[in-house]
Amino acid sequence: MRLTTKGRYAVTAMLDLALHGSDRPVSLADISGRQDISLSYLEQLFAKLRRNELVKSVRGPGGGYRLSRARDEIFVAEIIDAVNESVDATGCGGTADCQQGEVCLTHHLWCDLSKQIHGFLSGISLANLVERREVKNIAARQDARSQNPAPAETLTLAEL
Amino acid sequence: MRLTTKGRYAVTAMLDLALHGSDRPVSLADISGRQDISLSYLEQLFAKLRRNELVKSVRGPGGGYRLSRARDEIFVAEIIDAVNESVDATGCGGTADCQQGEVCLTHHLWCDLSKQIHGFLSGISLANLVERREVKNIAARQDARSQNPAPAETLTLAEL
DNA sequence: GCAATAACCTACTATTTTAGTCAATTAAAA
DNA sequence: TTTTAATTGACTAAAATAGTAGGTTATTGC
Ligand code: FES
Ligand code: FES
Repeated sequence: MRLTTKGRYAVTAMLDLALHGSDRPVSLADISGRQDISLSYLEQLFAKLRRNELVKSVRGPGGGYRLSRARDEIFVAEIIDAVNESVDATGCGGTADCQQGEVCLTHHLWCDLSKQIHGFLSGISLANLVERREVKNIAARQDARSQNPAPAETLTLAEL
Repeated sequence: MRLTTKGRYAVTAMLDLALHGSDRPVSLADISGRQDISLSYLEQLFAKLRRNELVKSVRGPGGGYRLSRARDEIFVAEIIDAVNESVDATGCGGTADCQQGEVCLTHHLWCDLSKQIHGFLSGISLANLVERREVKNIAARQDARSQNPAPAETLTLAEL
């Protein structure tokens, strides 16, 4: 199991899409600006998200990405699965054979843990996140900043 | 958050210690043989486990390691913490400042996930694992094999 | 038709982590 | 005093992370 910035970036970007993509497609440049994620890196992540049919793309001017399903039908676990390998915590990937073809001493523990994590993350949809108060507040802060994109040297206290 | 073979090896080795270390210290060579973990790698892991006061060492012939506490007072979460950095899933480590000093969109989600994982793994002690039927069975298999250590070429079906 | 936009694709890279190996030293028991 | 086994430190190959760079293709508005 691994959860690094790759998975975190993917969920953050998808949440940004859920927040801003209700009417028009959202470009990666927009997401990059709001969430401080490298544009080229986002391209890599969205290639995987598209392959896993979590987003649809629209090319050309005014284009970008939109969610391929409703916000309440996309779950955090799917997003992490799409960019990472999986949220599986076992060493064997479920085949119960990591000790020379036989099940190891701690296999069942990692299975239980995997179920725990997967159960938790597949119970949270983008819609759930969008509804959260903290998420709304943070999104409002990000929107305010991006509408008035001043260089770092001239940032006022009010903008922070 | 990361859970790789490092953390899995550590838990497996500690469980081996809980299973075999009731009367005498257990040498790393024994654990290495039973669990198929490189001896030198175990040495590295046990250096960390000792620094975190999860095990005590006994040098010299007949020496080895023993648990520094009772089996029901050592929890899986502690073991993983000792060798890995932590089971924390956030990018900020709890300081809520991963986006240029401010909290990011998904901070609360990763906090919740961390609590979930930590709650699960800190509720499982070595004593809990030792009592499990599957663990007993697998340990019995491993013991039978190690008492009759034949080279791979001459292994009989009965030994497998 | 043309320029601008933005997805799409491929390849490359620096850094870090993993999963070890190797060699030498120290302490204790037999 | 020899053997056992922990202890320490340095080193390494391979993989993954977190990007960067440069180009190509499709679409839209002018
Ligand atoms: S983790 Fe599944 S057999 Fe070891
Ligand atoms: S993960 Fe805590 S602020 Fe981003």
